[in-house]
Amino acid sequence: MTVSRVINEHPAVKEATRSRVQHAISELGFRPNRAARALAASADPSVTVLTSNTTLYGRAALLQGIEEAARAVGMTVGIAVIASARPADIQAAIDRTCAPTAGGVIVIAYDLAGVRALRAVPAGIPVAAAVEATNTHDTRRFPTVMFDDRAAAQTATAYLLGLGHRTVHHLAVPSSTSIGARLRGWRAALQAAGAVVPEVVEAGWSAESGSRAARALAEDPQVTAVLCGNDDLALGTLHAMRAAGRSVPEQVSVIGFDDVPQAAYYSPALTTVRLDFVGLGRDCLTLLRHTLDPTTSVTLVAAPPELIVRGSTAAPPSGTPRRRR
Amino acid sequence: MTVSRVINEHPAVKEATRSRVQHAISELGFRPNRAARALAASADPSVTVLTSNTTLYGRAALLQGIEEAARAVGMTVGIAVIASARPADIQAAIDRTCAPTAGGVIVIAYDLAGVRALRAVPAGIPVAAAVEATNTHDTRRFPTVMFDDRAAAQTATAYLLGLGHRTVHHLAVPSSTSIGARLRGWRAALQAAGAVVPEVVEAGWSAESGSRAARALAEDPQVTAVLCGNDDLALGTLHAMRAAGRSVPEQVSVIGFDDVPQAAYYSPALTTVRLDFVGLGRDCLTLLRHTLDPTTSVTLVAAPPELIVRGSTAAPPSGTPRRRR
DNA sequence: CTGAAAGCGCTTACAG
DNA sequence: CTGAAAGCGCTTACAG
Repeated sequence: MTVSRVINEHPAVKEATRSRVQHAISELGFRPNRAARALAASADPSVTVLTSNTTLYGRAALLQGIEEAARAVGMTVGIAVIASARPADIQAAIDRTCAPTAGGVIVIAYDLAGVRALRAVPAGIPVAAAVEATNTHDTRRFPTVMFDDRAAAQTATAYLLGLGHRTVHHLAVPSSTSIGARLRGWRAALQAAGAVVPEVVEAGWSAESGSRAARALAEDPQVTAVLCGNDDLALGTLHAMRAAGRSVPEQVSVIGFDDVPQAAYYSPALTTVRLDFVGLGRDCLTLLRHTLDPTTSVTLVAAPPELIVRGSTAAPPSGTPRRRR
Repeated sequence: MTVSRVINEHPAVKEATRSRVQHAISELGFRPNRAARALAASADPSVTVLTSNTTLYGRAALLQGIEEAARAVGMTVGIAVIASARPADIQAAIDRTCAPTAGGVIVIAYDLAGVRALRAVPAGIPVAAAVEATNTHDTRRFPTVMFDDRAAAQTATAYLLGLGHRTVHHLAVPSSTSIGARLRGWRAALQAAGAVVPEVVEAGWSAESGSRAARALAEDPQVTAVLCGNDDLALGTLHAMRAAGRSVPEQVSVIGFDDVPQAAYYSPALTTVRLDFVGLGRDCLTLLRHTLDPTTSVTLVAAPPELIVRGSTAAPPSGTPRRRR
């Protein structure tokens, strides 16, 4: 029908007929059937995002950015959570989302489950991913977006060193690669300053996990500065320090990653590295669209990581402040 | 074909042929085309959730519950955010999600945009919603899930009164109805105790907004207890009290709503009303499935609101502790 | 228990 | 610029 043409805004339609059709459409309350359209065109203007979690700040903000960008170009967004990193769950997630007519897929590959899912996406399915910068393997094979976490961690660590701390301890979130980007930047800054590189403390993603893992650090009088893998770990660290009677920032400095909306209201207000997840999500959709249709232009918008200095950092108790390098 | 039967687990298939077909399927890497299936069956096993926000704790947890429950029964989940409460944005959201073949719709109607979207869902589309308990209008017309916020607020307020506070102030999140359920419970508890009912302080949803709105309360020596509409407002209140030099809980008690995962790590640890949003999300999907197919049973799982007493509440400075009623 | 036929509501070339 | 025809890959009765 001609109806199809006016709905799809085909140019070759006389203005008279177009408005006549538009009229009839609204008169009858006509709504096109998406399934039929997808079948006939053998493509659906949709993205589905595969992730192992939807509530952690980074993932949720990424999803927000993806949805905004998708909505702006008329794409529909689906979401499928990967139950675990076990092969059966990976396969189940793939089966649910990678049907032939399905549009594109975006996978949030910040953990093992995500990385495995990314690698299990069948050939022929358009895909883009948000990955850790250290995941060079997948970066070469798929369109990916990532932050320069290495540089960000290096900057944050150097900032602490510049304040006079002899060294900086690191409370790490789990990494999807053998060595996380943040960990790498932290280590590089320490080595560049000739500081000792303490053993990394491995933690999970939550404040609870951060508090538990930071207990040992709190009891060690040697630690005067802690770089945390995210703001939740930093909140947990603040809690552990308080419980151990060590004041922040007077005795111990703490830095987080993310800059969640609550960070400025913690006690003390958290110094942290701001990560523009919403922008990164938009970028990821842009990349996917470019894969779907190479004629679309790709201009990336995510802001680079930025250290936001607030109240949880200061010179060490008795340290001689060194000049910042 | 018989293939269709084995995929859909039709009982009337001989075991021999079934396994032969299964074999061929995995051999060829066959994946059914969802669009074709939806077209032919004129129904898609999917839900799309309509919400004005995906990152606020309550919404995100609700989404998590919906996704879990949907995944368990093989339904796909889509998400569409409503840009604003303006008619054009409401309509756009509806148009994107309520296509004829579309499965069900779940709308998170905790704010004006959500309520309007709910009411704009075309007849014939199966729908369920998460609403405020005070929204009796929509509760009568659609299958809905809600918390007993009124009772929860009443309990929390009575707890504070029982600690000896002469009255309790209320910092409210925006309500989708003329008078929010939490506000109503708070007022009832005050009246039941013969306490004066202070003017409500209206705030938004964020810690920032809570901090700003709580500034006036912090400067008023009369206020010794504040019931906040959510944990972010409570965090902001903690911040404002600290800035004004009023210690919590010694001089002022603070209670939140939600029990976000971070609440126990705030300083002081936050006393709050735990709301089982994940369970509520599961329940909402259950209701939707029942609408889609009345033969499915509906057993609700969400836990009732529960007051979690931590460190942000205590007796007022010089008040005479009264017995808890 | 298993196959042949029609049709779901669109889009895509192809004629006029 | 606008129709008529075929077909996308399934499911749903209907026969065998």
